[in-house]
Amino acid sequence: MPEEKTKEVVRQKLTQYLEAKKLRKTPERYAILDKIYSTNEHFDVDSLYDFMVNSKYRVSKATVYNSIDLFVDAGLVRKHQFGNNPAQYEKSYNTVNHHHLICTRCGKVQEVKDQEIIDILSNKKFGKFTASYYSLYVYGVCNRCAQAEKKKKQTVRK
Amino acid sequence: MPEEKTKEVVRQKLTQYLEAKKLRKTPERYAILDKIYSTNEHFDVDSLYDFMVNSKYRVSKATVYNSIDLFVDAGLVRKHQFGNNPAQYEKSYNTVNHHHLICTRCGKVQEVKDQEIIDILSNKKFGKFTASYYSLYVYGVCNRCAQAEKKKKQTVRK
DNA sequence: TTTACTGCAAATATTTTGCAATATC
DNA sequence: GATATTGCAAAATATTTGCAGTAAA
Repeated sequence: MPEEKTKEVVRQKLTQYLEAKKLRKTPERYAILDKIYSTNEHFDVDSLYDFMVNSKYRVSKATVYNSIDLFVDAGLVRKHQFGNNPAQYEKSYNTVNHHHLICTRCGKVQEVKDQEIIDILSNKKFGKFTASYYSLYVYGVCNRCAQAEKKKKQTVRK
Repeated sequence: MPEEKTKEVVRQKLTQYLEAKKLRKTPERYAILDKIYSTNEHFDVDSLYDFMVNSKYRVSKATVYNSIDLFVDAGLVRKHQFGNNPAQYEKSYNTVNHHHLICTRCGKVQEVKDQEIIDILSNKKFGKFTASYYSLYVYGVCNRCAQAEKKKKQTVRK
């Protein structure tokens, strides 16, 4: 789906959500959602705020926090806390299901897709708990850090 | 494995880790590790700190933070950030592998065990990334909250 | 017209850091 | 004796809150 089409759909989804919850359709909320759907990366509140300001759209940080919470509740954005603050977010509508590899040395987060895991998880039932989505974090050491460590050990050996 | 035996083993593991990294074997580190392995619950830094103080073992909060980081790196403790601060921790040695169901309404965290998921994940390879452990968070609505919501809707209908 | 929402600033909460004193190696 | 670690306090970071003004319904 092209980006513009996706944005249109999520705008509609936001409208539905706001009406269902009897909340107001403020321009800030639509502007922030639009910015979120203009990127494919993970982001935190601060960088989203900067992005808004640089795009000549002034909002307060409080409103960014408030809106993001709303989007998470509406299922349009996912929140992640990969062990280090600040919280990271990503758009979730029409986004390929994926998992996260988190390097415990350098903190780098890498996305991976694994159909087998996705299939298993999406068919899983957990008793009376109604699952809406999954976050799988795989912690370990990325290739770059593993190489660096190896090199270091060799140096020590000398 | 009885609790005392487990504590003994993790003490040894900590010793190995500290020696390998050429760090010091301070009484604080062993005392904190011991307290962590005296509970089966998730905990945060504050409650662990209180637990230490109430047990007449005075440590500073900075030392608690410092030590926990060490334990996480040593693989003796797992860190979780379930969407709300503060970070939650749990002991990891000799602990049954499990996943977390997190209610997005009330924030309650429930543990579940699913052998199929465990098997799949522990055999999975992610390219050159060396995985050490997994965190699977299932977000959704717990039974209690689902019931409460149902009831509310019925009331509104009247 | 009502009141939810915004922006701003202050408050709170969490974690990190600097530094002098102490204890491990 | 050298220096990693501790405790304490202050600083940095992240998020929430109170309130007056604004704007959506």
